[in-house]
Amino acid sequence: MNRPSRYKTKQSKAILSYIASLDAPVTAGEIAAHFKSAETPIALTTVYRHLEQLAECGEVLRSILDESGARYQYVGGQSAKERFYLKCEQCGGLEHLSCGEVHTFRQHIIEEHDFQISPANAVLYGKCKACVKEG
Amino acid sequence: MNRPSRYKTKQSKAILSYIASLDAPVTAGEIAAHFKSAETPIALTTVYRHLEQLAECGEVLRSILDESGARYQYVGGQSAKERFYLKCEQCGGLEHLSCGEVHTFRQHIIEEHDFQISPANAVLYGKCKACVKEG
DNA sequence: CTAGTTGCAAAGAGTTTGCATGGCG
DNA sequence: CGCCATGCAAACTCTTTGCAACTAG
Repeated sequence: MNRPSRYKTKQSKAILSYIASLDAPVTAGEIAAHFKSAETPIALTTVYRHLEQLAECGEVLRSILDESGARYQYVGGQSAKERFYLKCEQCGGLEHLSCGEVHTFRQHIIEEHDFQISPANAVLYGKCKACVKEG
Repeated sequence: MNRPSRYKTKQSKAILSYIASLDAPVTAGEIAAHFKSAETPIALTTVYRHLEQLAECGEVLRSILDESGARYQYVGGQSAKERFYLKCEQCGGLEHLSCGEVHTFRQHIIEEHDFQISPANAVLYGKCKACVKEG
């Protein structure tokens, strides 16, 4: 395998801290683009290799939210819970749902459906408050 | 535009009735493969064009469930509600959730978060009952 | 005959892999 | 010096589009 090992290199750290600085999931391409004009440009291939590594060791979560491809977000070590999002199909906005009802619903699935939920994203699609108002 | 119109041709009907006969979402490639050795093979391009059409007029629902690409499922005209699934990452099984808690959760999102939910799939990933038992 | 559908081939986007270079210990 | 991360280019998959042939009304 030709995969970089964890945390060691400049690129690895740069990628991880960049993802950690954001609150929305990013694509590999966006990461590469971000470093394109930086002091240390990173090839797209390299970004993919580090993301694979970081996803494997639980630092980042990989998920497919739409057709733009895989997206990655920082979850640190504690990737214990799944994340619930509302994605607006009009403005593209992603709203993180973290109220009590999510917990209730989650418990129901675990207890009544005997389903062991993974740390992953669940997404509900629709139109957000702001876009509904606009018409 | 070079898109087929609704329902008219053999291919269109064949594709629609094939999707309707299944209870799990399929990819365009799987549809083309299914008709490959049939009396009327259908080119992949044509499958895509019909799916686009059928999705637009609400006969089928298009969704991205994983990295295998877009999947299509029959929803007839009444695509009023979103569909909630539990997807087992081990056996690949897709369980449809249709209990009261889904409704409660759905109402909560509509009323408390002012989010207008689209007819689309929402998926929770994890391990199903059977796979948990196996270990 | 005309309009619209089909299919091949080529173009794109996202992702992965082979291989040679180059940096760091 | 040796190992392994890096990056280029090529391969691959899924999807879309251009174009010419063909089908049905």
